[in-house]
Amino acid sequence: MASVSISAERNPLLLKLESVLSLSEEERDAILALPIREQDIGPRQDIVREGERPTRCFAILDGVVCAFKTTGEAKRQIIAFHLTGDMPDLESLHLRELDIGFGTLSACKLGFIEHEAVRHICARHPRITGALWRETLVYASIGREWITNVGRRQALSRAAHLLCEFVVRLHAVGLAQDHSCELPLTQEDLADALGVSMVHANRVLQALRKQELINFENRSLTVLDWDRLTELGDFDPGYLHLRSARAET
Amino acid sequence: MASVSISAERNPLLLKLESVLSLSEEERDAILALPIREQDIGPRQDIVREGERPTRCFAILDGVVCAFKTTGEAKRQIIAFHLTGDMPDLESLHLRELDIGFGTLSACKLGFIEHEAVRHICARHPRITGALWRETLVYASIGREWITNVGRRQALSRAAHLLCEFVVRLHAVGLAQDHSCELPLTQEDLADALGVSMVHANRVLQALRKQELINFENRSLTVLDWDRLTELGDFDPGYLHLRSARAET
DNA sequence: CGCACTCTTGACCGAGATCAACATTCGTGG
DNA sequence: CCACGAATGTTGATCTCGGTCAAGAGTGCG
Repeated sequence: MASVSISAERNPLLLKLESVLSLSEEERDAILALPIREQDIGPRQDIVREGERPTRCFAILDGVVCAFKTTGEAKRQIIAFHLTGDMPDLESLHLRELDIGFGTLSACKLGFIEHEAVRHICARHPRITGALWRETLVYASIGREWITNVGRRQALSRAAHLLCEFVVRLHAVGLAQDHSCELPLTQEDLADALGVSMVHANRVLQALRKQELINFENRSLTVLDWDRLTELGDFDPGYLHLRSARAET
Repeated sequence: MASVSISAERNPLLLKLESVLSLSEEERDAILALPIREQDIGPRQDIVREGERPTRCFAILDGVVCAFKTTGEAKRQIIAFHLTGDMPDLESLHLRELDIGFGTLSACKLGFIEHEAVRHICARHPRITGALWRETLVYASIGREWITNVGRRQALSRAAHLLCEFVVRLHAVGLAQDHSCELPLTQEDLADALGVSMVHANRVLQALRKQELINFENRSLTVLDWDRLTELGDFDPGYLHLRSARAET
């Protein structure tokens, strides 16, 4: 629970911003001076709940987080996954009340930053404002693809699509090599993300394994045939808006 | 196709921004001075296509627009509806390539604004930047609810939810009275928004009519029993982030 | 060692897709 | 103003994807 500013080279915020624009000396310094309260949280814990009104937002310094909603019939829908370097609840900066909840999937290291501090830096550095805004727009874009995935593809294809997204995004932050990565998801998480039942998620995964497209055991995913998986999943990474034009892994 | 700045009282941009914050004299003037190219477009026309790289964005001065994606199997998924006063493709300000297409549903009056002009105003007026950013965040929030709707509710409830959203949003911009409004959607549009087949959309609508929850003929919707419709649709307007705390019409 | 979580399998059922007609409305030009 | 063709809306029959229920098998953790 240390409240220290973290070292420059490993600051995920800095890395994220610099992947979009090249920062001036001042801008870099301003970000490094941000008061970040680090906190380690175990797996499967709530971070903020739907309906709360946070006065700070958080960056994922390490780990995997999910955003979710719960319907009146107590069904959970996972809306988004967030990886190391993401700032998932930036929206709380402008919207009083959170419309989604956030929880950890793996054990995480989070960095909490007061809204006040973010507003302060935005007021002084319009390009940083732009980069953060952009960040929220990318999340929105991913959400739109998610709607399409859930609304218009059937379960097998849908699962393939989601796995492709994972690999590309993890690769982009250096957490996937050779089409394989750690994926701290249970099949129930996957089901809630895909909008299918747990039983069916299980069967779909088996089908993907049987077709020798993937390997997925004890939280470790390996894509065996990237081309066929992307085709099955109707996957085009454009919506991720990654600088690396075509993240072909 | 006049390129004039429109009158103050009826400027939808101004109305939209002032619904979120109170503008200073300067800010007002800056917005009124924005060079807007007005254009009338017929119903069911493309505005911008997925994959394009626009150098301007547009505001809806009048009419209804939808955002959509098309899957590899040529199925259309409608991602969002946008109403008078909205600026649907603000994202193009920060993301090179559009990940969605926009098309009109009704005949529309659009106002095109060069990115350059928006950037200029944002650089000078951080509060306007904030309001525009907020705007995009609200669209993202609506998108998240949409994921939940498509992923976790069954068709009847899903349709009820969508109709509730329409009424509340139209009411918020003064285009719905007494739970009734013009809705320039075909059943096919509805189906593509709900992620169901056209045939099923038709049946679901009939069910809603049979239960005397709504009336929906020749593009005109009347909600007959708001309470039961919201309950069936599991609808809570929080995600719309409207200033009017609980838009109970 | 035992309990809890996760994964797997089978049987059955139901929401919604698909296909194929047909009805209705609307817009357009003659 | 009418007539025609193209969108739209409606209906029924059939099929299938995915849900639900229920039981059991691993697996891991205290």
